[in-house]
Amino acid sequence: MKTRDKIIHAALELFNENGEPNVTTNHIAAHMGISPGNLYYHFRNKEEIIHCIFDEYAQELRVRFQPREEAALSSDSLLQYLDAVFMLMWRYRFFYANLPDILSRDSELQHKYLQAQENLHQDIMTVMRHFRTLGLVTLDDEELQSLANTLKLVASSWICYQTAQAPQAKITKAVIYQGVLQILSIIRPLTSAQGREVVLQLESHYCNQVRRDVS
Amino acid sequence: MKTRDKIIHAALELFNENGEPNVTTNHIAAHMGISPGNLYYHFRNKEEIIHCIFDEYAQELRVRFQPREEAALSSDSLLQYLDAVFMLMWRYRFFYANLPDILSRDSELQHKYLQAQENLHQDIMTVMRHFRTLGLVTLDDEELQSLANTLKLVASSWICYQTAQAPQAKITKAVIYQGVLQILSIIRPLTSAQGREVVLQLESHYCNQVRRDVS
Amino acid sequence: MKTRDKIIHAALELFNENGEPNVTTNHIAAHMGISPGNLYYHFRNKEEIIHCIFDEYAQELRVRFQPREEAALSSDSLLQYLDAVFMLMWRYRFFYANLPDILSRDSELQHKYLQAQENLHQDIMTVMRHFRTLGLVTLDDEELQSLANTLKLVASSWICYQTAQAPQAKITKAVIYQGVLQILSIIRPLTSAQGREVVLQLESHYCNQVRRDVS
Amino acid sequence: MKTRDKIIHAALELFNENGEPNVTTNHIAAHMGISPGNLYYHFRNKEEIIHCIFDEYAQELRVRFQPREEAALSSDSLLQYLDAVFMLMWRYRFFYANLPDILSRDSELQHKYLQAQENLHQDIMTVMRHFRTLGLVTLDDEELQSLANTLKLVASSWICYQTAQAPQAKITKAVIYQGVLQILSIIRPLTSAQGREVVLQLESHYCNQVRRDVS
DNA sequence: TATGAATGAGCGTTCATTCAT
DNA sequence: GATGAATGAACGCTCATTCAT
Repeated sequence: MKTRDKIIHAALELFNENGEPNVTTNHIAAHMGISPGNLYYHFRNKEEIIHCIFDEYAQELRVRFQPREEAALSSDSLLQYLDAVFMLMWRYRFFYANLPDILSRDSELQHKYLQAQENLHQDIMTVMRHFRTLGLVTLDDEELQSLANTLKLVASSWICYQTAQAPQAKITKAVIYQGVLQILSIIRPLTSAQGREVVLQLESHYCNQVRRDVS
Repeated sequence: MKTRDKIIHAALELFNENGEPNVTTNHIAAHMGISPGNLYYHFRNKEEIIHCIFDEYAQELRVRFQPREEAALSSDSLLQYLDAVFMLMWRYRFFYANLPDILSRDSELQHKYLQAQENLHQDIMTVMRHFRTLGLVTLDDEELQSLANTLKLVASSWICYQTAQAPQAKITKAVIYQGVLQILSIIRPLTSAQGREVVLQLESHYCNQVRRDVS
Repeated sequence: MKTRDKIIHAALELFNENGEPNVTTNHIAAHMGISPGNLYYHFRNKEEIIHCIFDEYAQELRVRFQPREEAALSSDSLLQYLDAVFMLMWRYRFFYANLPDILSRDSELQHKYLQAQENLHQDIMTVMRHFRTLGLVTLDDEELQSLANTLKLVASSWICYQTAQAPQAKITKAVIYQGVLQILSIIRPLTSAQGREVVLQLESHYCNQVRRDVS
Repeated sequence: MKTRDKIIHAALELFNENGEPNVTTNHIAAHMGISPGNLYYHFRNKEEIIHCIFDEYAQELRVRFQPREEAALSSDSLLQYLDAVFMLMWRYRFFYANLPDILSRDSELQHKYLQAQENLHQDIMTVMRHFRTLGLVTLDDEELQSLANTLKLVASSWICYQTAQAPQAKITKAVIYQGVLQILSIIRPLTSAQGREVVLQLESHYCNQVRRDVS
């Protein structure tokens, strides 16, 4: 792994652990055992590091969240889907903890973020229309929009919200799985009998995951 | 108004406007036309100011969100209820934009926050059980818990989420009302015919508010 | 003397001694035995310190170089005149050693500098027209302009030029007096018999000064 | 052209354009498309580059300013003379803008500079004595010394002085020619009738040059 | 109560220079 | 000859906080 990538990952690690405002470029360099000058050899400034982290995040989001025909069909692949998204959010959780501040400092990043959000929204809508076609949910277009917004908001706020509840506690996978369960609990009342089946399967899976993780 | 209170309100104003990390104690003092020394005469440190702001917030939350028997009955008082809560969040919106960071610095505040959250949860549960008794919603206990959690999360994340979407734009009342509408859209699928009536009334009210505010 | 003024004078001293680019704000603070924070309490930044030094310089220049009717008549007051100007340049000599660089960084200062130069030019012209009226020099208007430009250039370049010749040697008063003699040697060929008398008197005075200062 | 020479010329170009203190060794390397390591393979340090630039300058000065018997006779060759000197100064103008600073850092360079100045002085004296012999000027030895000093000072300060007047404006050839005119205006009052003829010819030539260059 | 000068650790960043390859 | 990653001291500057008055 190249130094540049190591910096990105060290920064991500420290940002997640201590919050971006509390991590200085000198901290990152010291943590890695390199000089501050070397860090600035690879990045123009701290902002650029954050930028690059975001790019990695957005790239992964694109890849992981690519809606596929088959994805919607089996509850198995749906499961991988949810897993992937929440894990992604967990790996870049520092970002969610300071989003307004980080974005207000960097209008280019703001633009990229909005783009990513827009893509995400489209993908969620695609997946959900697919569900409707399959008869898993029964919603009109407006309700679908509302649901997509709620899901986006809940998903992207989950980690920040949980962190606020217990900042000292490390965010564990169990917390992530509870987030998925929260999402499922929002969807459940909107499903058809057939859809409910799928949701219940997923819920039982994640309940087990939480139980395993806690113990 | 005493200097101490003036400091609290000046700080709140500046925090909301520029974000807590971007407001120094000297800014606050300069904005008020007092000396930094005087500010520190009234408060041991910046943290204590935030602490006091939180106390005011929690106090107001307690008062405004006191569930009353009659409140649940008329959609009119329910409306005042929702209004009050969202306005409260708007007046203390800086808090929501940096919650994890602020809490991680101050464990006493963290404790108070959890207390307040717990109270809020109980109150929401009380109100919703009342709704159920009145036949407005049809949910079992577990669904009620889930819903309460979702509502709490959506409500408390709304402003932060919207700020991230458009940091340059000031948060207007219209944005707040859209938050209420989002909440209502989550509740709507869970209502009985009778409950739906109430929700629709509220929705039309807030739609009008948004329209009025935008123009 | 207030700290603010002490900073200005400490900065001036260090700038003159070591050159402005080689003097950091921390050097100034350390030299004075104050903290860097205190320095920045009194000045927004290094540029502002330079700005203030220039203001003091320009102010003194205005006062000292105010052409007065009687000034031109006696070689005695002319002498004080020349003394004052060169001493002024000596006290702010750091400025002359880096003028292009300093001005290119600060367009407001650039503007003030041009203003000061313009005033100086007018004053020199006034004095010299006076000389002409008194029959001390015999020059047409165009020659007068040329002479004024030459004198301004020689005077304002003198210290910088001498510093280049011997950077290690401190600029002494003798060097200053030699500058005055250089100026006089430019004027001498342009004088009438009467004017030559005055120049010779001045030259002999400054020759003595140089001799006294060297020994 | 060897890399070593390319570095010298790239550095000269950048120094002239942006001022020596604002040009880093990395800038120079990047501008040339070579690595910083390569630059330091050819030069021990930044100082050495400046040193070499000075050597080229001094070398050219020696060549161009070699006083020749015939040079003094025709105003044509005198013209080439003046042109050459001012152009030389223009090509190495960065040097004049920071002379005291540059020399104070490097005592060896200081020594070379003084040597060059001494040579220049001798050459100017030779030329001017020649003029006297030809009856173009009427000056005693002491006046000749004074004049030589004035001319040296005016010539070597011209570009720095003009840069200070307008740092944003690039120094054009017109500015250079105005410098020559300033020099001529100093000499003019000291000429014989015959000498004045020559000066007037030169002045009209340079006036035309300035006019051509400005338009 | 209030002032405002003063503190000092630490921030993000720069840049002449080195060195293994 | 050449690369380019790496160094580290130092820069200009910030800000929560203190304290004599």
